Amino acid sequence: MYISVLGYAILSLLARASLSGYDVAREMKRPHAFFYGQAQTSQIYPELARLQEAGLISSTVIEQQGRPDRRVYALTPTGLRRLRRWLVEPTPIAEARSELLIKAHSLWLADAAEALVQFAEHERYHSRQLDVYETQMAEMEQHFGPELALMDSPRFGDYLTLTRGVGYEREYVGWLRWVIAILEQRARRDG
Amino acid sequence: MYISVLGYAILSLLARASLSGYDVAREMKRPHAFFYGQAQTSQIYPELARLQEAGLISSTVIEQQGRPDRRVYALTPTGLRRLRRWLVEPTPIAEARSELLIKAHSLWLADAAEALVQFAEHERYHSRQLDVYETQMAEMEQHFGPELALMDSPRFGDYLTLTRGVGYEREYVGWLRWVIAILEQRARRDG
DNA sequence: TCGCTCATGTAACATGTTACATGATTGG
DNA sequence: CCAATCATGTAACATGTTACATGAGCGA
Repeated sequence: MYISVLGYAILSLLARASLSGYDVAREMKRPHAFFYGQAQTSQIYPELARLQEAGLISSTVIEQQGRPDRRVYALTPTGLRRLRRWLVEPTPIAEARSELLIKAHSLWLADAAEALVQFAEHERYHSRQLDVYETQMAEMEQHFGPELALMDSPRFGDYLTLTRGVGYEREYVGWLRWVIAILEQRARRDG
Repeated sequence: MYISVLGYAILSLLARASLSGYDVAREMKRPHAFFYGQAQTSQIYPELARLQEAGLISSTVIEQQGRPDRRVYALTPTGLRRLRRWLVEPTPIAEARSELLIKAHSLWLADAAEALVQFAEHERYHSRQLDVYETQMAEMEQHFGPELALMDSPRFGDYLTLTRGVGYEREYVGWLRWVIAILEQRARRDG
């Protein structure tokens, strides 16, 4: 049985902790999980059903009072083996489409002052993301120190991806500010 | 009539030059157009038909000997207006899913030496991309110099996106090498 | 009272990928 | 001789998004 990337993403979360479908969706929305994309529950619930049918995860219903029952999923030994195999398989290289970059590429056609607005908006968003990542990074380094690179716990994964998050956002915010400065210069010129 | 991001991407290419469906696909595959994603002709041809039906582009058939005729599309005045409007509209912020980052997040479960291979592969690919971008950047700066930031030609768009390409790949390659060094260290330890 | 969180799902739609059909020319 | 390039498309499938259904509790 074929497993989609979303399927493996779910398995990788369940390797850290057992979760309900609702939890999986919430985990993927957390800022430090930026690389998961934000899958909707309408995609997650059917995917969980498929993974269970394939025997990679199991579920138990936990009854609750006042709120709906939770169906909590856990990774099976088969699921863990399957995940481990995927981890060392070659990963396809895919360059994603970026709507803002397509616009940047056409900025010679636009009014600088008007175009500037959305770049400023993205700058604000990514500055805040950078801030969040840097804070979490500092906390993690304080707790674990240079051991992080040698750990065999989920912290090691967090360390690798958070470092990427900080680097990515720092570089992106730098570029956004550079574009904004150029657009301001052009706006002044075009008056 | 609603236009998809792919539709606008096509319009933005046709604002620079008239192209056939085949040309559009080829343009989107060129390395300096990394942010367009790589749309397939099976998506491009129907999209071109829709854009023409909406009156945003027009087409003329050019007969050729020895090879199939070309249908060349050009942006109409309506299409240009529509594109210009889109350029200054707010752009949704979307964090894309990254398969390699999901794997990095789970690397505490994997054998370091085995996992290393694909990171090395990605490092090779992105090093080459960086090289291509830097070469093109150097050429562009030699031809146009600091005027680039003030130009009202497609060169301005190229300048903005190429700068992003260089920054992105430089930071990504740096991170990949850092991960590889850590995995090598762990591989030696685990022996 | 209004909207948010918790909780699980279905239906319809939009977008993107893979495979196929057709066929001449060109380069290794 | 084989594969790639040029050139336009269709069909089937996979993936992702938006909207809806249901309903209790909780805080402003």
